[in-house]
Amino acid sequence: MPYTQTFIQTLRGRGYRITPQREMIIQALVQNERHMTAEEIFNQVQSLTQSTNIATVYRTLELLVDEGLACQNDLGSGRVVYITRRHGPHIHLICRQCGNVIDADNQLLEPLRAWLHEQYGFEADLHHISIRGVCDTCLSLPQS
Amino acid sequence: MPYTQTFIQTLRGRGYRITPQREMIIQALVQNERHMTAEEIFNQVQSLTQSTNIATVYRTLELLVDEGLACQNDLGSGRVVYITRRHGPHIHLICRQCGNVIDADNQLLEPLRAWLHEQYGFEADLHHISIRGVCDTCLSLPQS
DNA sequence: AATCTTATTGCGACTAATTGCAAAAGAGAG
DNA sequence: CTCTCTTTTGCAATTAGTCGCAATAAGATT
Repeated sequence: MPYTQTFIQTLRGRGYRITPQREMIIQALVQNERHMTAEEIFNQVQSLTQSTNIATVYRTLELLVDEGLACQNDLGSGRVVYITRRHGPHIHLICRQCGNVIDADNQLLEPLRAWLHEQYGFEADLHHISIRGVCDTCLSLPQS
Repeated sequence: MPYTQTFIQTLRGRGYRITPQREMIIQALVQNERHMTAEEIFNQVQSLTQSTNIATVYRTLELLVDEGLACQNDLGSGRVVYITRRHGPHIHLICRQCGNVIDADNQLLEPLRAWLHEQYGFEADLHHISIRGVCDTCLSLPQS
């Protein structure tokens, strides 16, 4: 698991302690190449050891997000999903009528990021941004 | 309250029933010129009548968002806030370190909206979009 | 290896938000 | 005005996520 080790070294270098729980949570997130909910990660870790707790999973995920190693995304399913930052950046277009999520290219986000940095000194995290709206299928429907 | 009536007529025209609860919730949202939490709206409505319920407030707000009359925003405070769509569009820049929210101009969002519509047929709701990142104050701090 | 400091965990309680379901009530038809 | 059909509401239970605090254990020092 070379990528897991990179995460762990980064955290250790920033003064965080590496616990078995954190290792297993990071590994679960890294080896699944997709968005995961906190509960999915918890279940996967629990299959390895009983010594785990959903609060710890949430706290570790929060740490990864705060340290810029993971992204957090509310795709409108009622559950927040997480993914590592190594996955290519893209936009999630979430339809507020049918709930479908379209993954869009994000080539237009670069000027936005540059502008936000220039105007406000804000380092925007546009890796996995979510934008709500109405998709073309729902727009072409006769009535809502 | 002319704006409240516009909302009500719009909903009625789309086949929704207008109840006293819905009227009061809409009025609370319209007459406050700011983001409100569901609980604030509930408290305001409850000061007028006992005949109300927090679940109804949430369901009405969800209806307004689905119908494109209101915007929903998670500003990172642990509570979701709502505002009507008549308020001018802008970007919320949310710092993931200090939690501060900066209101930014959104002149760069127009090309993004046009591009999403052209490429994906997606009608993006960019009225009150939230973007997470790190603000200049936190960036200039010696250590996180 | 033993000790120490303090970050981290687990637990249980708590909060914000959602849901299922029976009762209530809006709106159209007669 | 009354009846009927369907939407909406209120209630209670449930879910996702957070928090305070005492116990545990990383990692540094010796």
